[in-house]
Amino acid sequence: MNKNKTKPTIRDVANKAGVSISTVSRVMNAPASVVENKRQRVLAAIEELSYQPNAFARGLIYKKSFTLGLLIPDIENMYYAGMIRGMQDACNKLGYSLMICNTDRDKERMISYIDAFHEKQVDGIVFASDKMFPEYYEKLVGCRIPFVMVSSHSDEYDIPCVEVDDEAAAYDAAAYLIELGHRQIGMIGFNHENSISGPPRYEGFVRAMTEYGLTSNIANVKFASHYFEHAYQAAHELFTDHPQLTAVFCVADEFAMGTISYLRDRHILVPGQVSVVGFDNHRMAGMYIPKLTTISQPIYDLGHRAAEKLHELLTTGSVMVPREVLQHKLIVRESSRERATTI
Amino acid sequence: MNKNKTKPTIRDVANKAGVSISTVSRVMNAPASVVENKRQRVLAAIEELSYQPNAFARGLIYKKSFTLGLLIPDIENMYYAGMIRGMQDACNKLGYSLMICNTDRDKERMISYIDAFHEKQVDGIVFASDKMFPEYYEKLVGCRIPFVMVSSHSDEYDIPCVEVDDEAAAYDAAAYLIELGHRQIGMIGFNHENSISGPPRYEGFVRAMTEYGLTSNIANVKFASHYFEHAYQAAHELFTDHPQLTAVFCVADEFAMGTISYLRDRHILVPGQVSVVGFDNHRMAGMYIPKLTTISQPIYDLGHRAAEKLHELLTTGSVMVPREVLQHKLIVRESSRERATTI
DNA sequence: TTGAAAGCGCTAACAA
DNA sequence: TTGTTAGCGCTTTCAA
Repeated sequence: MNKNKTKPTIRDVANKAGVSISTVSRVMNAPASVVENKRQRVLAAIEELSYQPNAFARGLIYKKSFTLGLLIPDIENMYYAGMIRGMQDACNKLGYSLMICNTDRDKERMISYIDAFHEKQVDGIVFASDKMFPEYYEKLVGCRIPFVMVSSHSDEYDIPCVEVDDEAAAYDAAAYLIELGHRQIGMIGFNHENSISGPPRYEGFVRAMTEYGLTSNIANVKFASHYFEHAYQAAHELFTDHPQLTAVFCVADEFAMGTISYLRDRHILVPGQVSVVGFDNHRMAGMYIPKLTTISQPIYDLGHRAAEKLHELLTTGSVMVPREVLQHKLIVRESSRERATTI
Repeated sequence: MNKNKTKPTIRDVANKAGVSISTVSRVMNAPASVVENKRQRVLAAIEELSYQPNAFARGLIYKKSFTLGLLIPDIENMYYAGMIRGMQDACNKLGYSLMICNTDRDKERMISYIDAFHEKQVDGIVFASDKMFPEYYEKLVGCRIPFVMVSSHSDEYDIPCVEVDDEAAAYDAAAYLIELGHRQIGMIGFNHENSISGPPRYEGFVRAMTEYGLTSNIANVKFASHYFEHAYQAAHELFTDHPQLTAVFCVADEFAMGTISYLRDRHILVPGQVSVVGFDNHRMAGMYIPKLTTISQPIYDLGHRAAEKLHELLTTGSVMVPREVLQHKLIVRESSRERATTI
C-alpha cells in the first residue's frame, strides 16, 4: 500500500502503468477502447495505489456532482428516518450521494443550507414537508437548482411533488371512528400556521363529520405543534373542554402517543373508554402500548419516489406526473375499538 | 434575477463589475486588499447574479471539500437521530457539511460508501457504533481519509474515539436494580458477535452480580439483535426459562420496549411485578408507557464531540485525548420500582 | 491596488 | 489505439 500522504492522481497511475493519462482516463470511461494488455496494467496500478478519480476535477468538467440535497424539518421525528432510507436506496441505485440537512423549521438555517447546497453544486434538492415560502422559492430558482417536494406541495408554484392525500386519509380515519359507533369525536391537529398537511387533515375530519351528520364534533378540535409534549397539553385542553369524547383522531403518531399518555395519567383507558387513532405508522406505532391504530403512509416509498422524480427532472428536464399521490392505508391495531354500548 | 440557465462564474461577476477575476477572488478572500469602490461593485454583481463560488474549483485548489462523512448502521434507530443532530450542529459551527450514509451493517455497502466518500473527497469520516473490521481499516487508511469513531472504539487499532463507559453504565443499571431489592435479575443483551457495546455491557452486569453476591443471575441472560421484535422474542425465552425474575436490564431502550410489550402480553405488570431498565434514553424513552427508567447517554454530545474531534484531527494532525469518555447517567422513571416485599 | 497567467485533476477533441 | 493539449472555475504567485 502506498504510504504517501497525498492522494494519487491520474498522473501517478499513468506513470506506474507506463501509459499516458488519457489512457488511464479511457480505462475508466471507455474501457473497450484500450488494448487488453495496457488496460490490465492500468487496472493494476489503480488497485495498487487505491486510486479514486477526484470528484472535484470531474465535477468541473461534467458540471455535475452526482449529489442530491435533502432538506428536512426535524431529523428526530421518526417519520423522516424511513423517508431518508427510501431516498438513500434510490440514490444508490441511481449513482447519487445524498446530503441531508436538518432545518429545525428555521428560515435562516434553511437559507444557509440552500447556499451550502449551491456552493457544493448539488444537482438537485428534495424539499421535505415544509411550506414553500416565497423566500425559499426565489432562492432556489435563483440558484438554478432543480427541486421537488415530498410530503408537501405548493399551490402558488408549479413544483413536482410526491405526497399522500391528506384530506382523504384524515377522512378515512375519522370515518373509521364513526363506523365504530363513536359519536363524540375529537381531533388533535397541526397548527395551521405554516403547516402543509395541517389544513387538509382538518378538512378531511370536517368532511367526515359533515357527511355523517355529526357537525357538532367540528368544535372538538385542538391544535399542537409537532411534539409529544404539545399533544399531551392539547389532549388536556381537549378533554377539559369536552370530557364526553369517546374517540380522538390525531394527525401524527407522536400526537397519538401524547394523547394516550395524557389519558393514562387521567386513568382513562385506551381503548376501553377512549379510542385513539394516529397518523404516519412509523416504526414506533407498532411498539407502543397500546399498539397504535393509525393511517399508514408509504414513508419509504415517498422518499424513494421523491429521489426518482428528482432524477427524472434532472435527466429529462421535466416530470411526467407533476403531482404524484401515493396510497395511504388504515392500520387497525389496539388503540381503537367499538364504542362501549350504553346499557 | 438572472434567468440564464447556467450558473454564473467568477468571470461573469468580473465582467459585470468591470474588474478582473483576481479582484473578484480578492473581495471574497481578502476584502481588505480591494479598494472600497470596486469592492462595492463586485459585491453588487455577486448579489445580482446570485453568485456562489464553485466548490469543485475551490476543492481542486485547496484539496479540501469541507465535507465530513458519517457512517451509521441504522438510521431508523432513534439513537442516531440525536447523534446526527449534534454532529450537524458541530459541522455548521466549524464550516463543514455532513454526508450521511446508512450502512445497514452490511460490509459491502460500507465499503462502497467509503469509496464514495473517497471519490467525493470528504475531509474526514465519523465511523459510528460498528466494529472496525480489518477490511474497513485497511480501506480507510488506503484512502488516506482521517477518521474517528463514535460510540465505539478499537482495541486492535489506534483510532481516536468518543464514547461512553459501557461497562460502568451497565454496572450502574444492574446495581440500581439490586439496590431496589431485586434478587432475581435477568438481562437482554446484544449478540456479542460483531457488537462493540455488547460485551462491555454484559461485563458490567456480571460484575454487579458478582460484587453483590448474586452470581446465579449470570445465567439469566439472553441476547437479541437490535430490534424490538428480537427483544420481544428474547424476553419470551428469558421468562420461559426463568419465570421467577422480578427485574430485567435491557441494553437498549428498544429492547426495554420489546420486553415490556412481551410482559404486557403475558399480563405481567411493569413495574408492578417486574422492573425493566433500558439504555440510551432516546426521545421515545420518555414517551413510552410506562416511561422508561434508563441509562442516559449524552447522545447529542457524542455526535458533537465526534465531529469536533475529527476536526481537531484534520487541522492539527492529531488529537489531544485519543479516547474520550462522556458521562452516562441513570434516569429513573416509571418502569422500575422496589421489589414487592414478600409478606 | 490590480491584472495576467499558471496550475489544481480530470475529460474530450484532435493529431498521430 | 494512443498521446498531446485545451479548458472546466477558481486561487495565487508574479509583475506592473
